[in-house]
Amino acid sequence: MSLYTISQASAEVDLTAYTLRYYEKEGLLPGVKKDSGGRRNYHEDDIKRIGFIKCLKGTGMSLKQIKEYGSLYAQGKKKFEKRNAMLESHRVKILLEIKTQKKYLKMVEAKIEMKI
Amino acid sequence: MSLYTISQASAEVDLTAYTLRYYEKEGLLPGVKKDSGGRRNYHEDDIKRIGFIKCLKGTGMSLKQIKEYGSLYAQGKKKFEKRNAMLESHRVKILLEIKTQKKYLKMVEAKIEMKI
DNA sequence: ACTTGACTTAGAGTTAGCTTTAACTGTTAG
DNA sequence: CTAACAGTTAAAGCTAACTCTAAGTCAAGT
Repeated sequence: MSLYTISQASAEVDLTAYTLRYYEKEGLLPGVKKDSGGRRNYHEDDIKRIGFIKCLKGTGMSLKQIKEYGSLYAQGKKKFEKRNAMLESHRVKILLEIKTQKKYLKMVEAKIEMKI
Repeated sequence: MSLYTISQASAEVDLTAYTLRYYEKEGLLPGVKKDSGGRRNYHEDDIKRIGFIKCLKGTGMSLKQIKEYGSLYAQGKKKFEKRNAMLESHRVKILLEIKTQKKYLKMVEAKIEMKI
């Protein structure tokens, strides 16, 4: 059934165990199951959720907004519109960011070419 | 001769006056001239330097590294190699970042397309 | 039985990068 | 002349996102 301890999950998603607990405490990752001893059991599904959290975070979404997105997600299709609008505007933000990065890349390359 | 007060410079480069003073205090922007009353006079050259600082910062270089780059720059051609090596490795970092952003963009687009 | 080591919690500490405050000075318009 | 305003400094405060500590629990190996 593919379960992960916190340290296995940590290795899998490349985040420290501290960070995984922190995300959970902050409400980004609700519903992580625990064993009889109170230890976290990450399911395949949780690993995927963390992967998407990393994607949103890596593109500059704040943890607060990621949490908001997650909560819309948890409310199912009745919040589909709102949730998708969020993703759509985030998509535009990423596109702009890529554009800016390309501009900056050119500036750095120009400076390298300047040779002085 | 085109001089800027701190508030004009602030408007020009889109950084607050607080931030401009902070950058100077941190050694990122040495040699800003002052008038008889001790007020900053930003020259065209300073504005350009700030533009490049924004480029480096916007591509994830830390203020500490930007300061280091600036100090190599100030030491002229004897530090040319080192300085250019820094830019070159930064260039690679930007390329990687753009690649990652594109990957994340696809993930977000896939989620949007999922329509659930 | 005992030690090791991974886990638990709440909460304190850290870092980067600003951002603001306090107290003050100098310039300008009426 | 004076009020308003834009600037000065040093230093404290803030926020996001971790990162670590302390004190304790629990399961597995020797």
